[in-house]
Amino acid sequence: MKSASPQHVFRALADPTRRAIFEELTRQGEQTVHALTSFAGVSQPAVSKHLTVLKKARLVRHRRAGRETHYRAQPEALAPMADWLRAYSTFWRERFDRLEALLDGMEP
Amino acid sequence: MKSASPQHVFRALADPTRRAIFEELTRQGEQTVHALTSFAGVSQPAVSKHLTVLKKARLVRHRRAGRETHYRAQPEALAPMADWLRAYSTFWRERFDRLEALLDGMEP
DNA sequence: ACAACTCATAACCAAATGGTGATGATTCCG
DNA sequence: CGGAATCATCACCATTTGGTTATGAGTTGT
Repeated sequence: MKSASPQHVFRALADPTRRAIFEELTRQGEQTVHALTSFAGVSQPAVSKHLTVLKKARLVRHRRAGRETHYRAQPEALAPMADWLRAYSTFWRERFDRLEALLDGMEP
Repeated sequence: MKSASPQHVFRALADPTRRAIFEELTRQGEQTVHALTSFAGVSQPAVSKHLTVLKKARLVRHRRAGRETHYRAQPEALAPMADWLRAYSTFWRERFDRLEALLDGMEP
C-alpha cells in the first residue's frame, strides 16, 4: 500500500468540497459519480475533477461497472498526514510517547 | 485555548513553504521574521504573508520585542486536524482504540 | 540626529485553482 | 435500433494564491 506524497494529501484535503466528498465516501461507503454529484452541490465535471485530485493523493479508488464509476475512500492514504502530525505536534506526540512507554514494558 | 476552524488549519498547511516555516518553528523554537526569511528562501514580505495565514489558523503566535517580531509555533492548534483525522481514518482509529483499551485496562 | 535595521503593508503580476457548459465515448433499456 | 444515462475531458472564465518590488512606520546603535 504505497502512499502518495504528503504534499498531495495536504493539498487534496485543503479544499472543503473535496474534504466533504472524502467524508461522504468514508461514512456512506462506495458511491457513483452521479450520487456524489447530487451530494456535493456542484456540477458533475467539478466532481470528476475533485475525484481526480483525490485519486492522485491515493485517497480514493475507483471501480468501473458498466456506465457507472464507483468511488470508495482509502483512509490508509491519510498515513502521510498522520505521520506528519505525530512528528510535529508535541501535543499529539505526548499521547504516543505514553503508548510507546507502555508497550516497551514500563521502564522507570 | 480556542481553536481556529479546521478549514483555516487545512488551508494553512497545504502550502509547502508555510509547512516548512511551521516545522522550523516547531523544531528550533522561537524565531524572528529575519531568521525565518533566510531560512525560507523567499522574500521577507512573502514570509510575513505566510505568517499572517498561519496566525489566522492560530498555528503561530507572535511577540514584539523592539523592532523584531518573534514567532513561535502553537502545536495545539493542530487539534482540529488531529480530530478530523481520528474521525475519518479507520486505520488511525484502530491504533487509538488500542491505546484507549490499554489505558483503560490498566486503570484499576 | 541620523543611518541602518526590522517588519508589515501596498501595489502589482503570473500561475494555479475551482467552477462552468459543451462534447463525446460508453453503456443500458424499451 | 435508438434514446437516455453516466462520466471524463475539453475549452473557457473569474478568483485566489504565492510571489515580487517599493514604501513607510517604528527601533536601535553610533
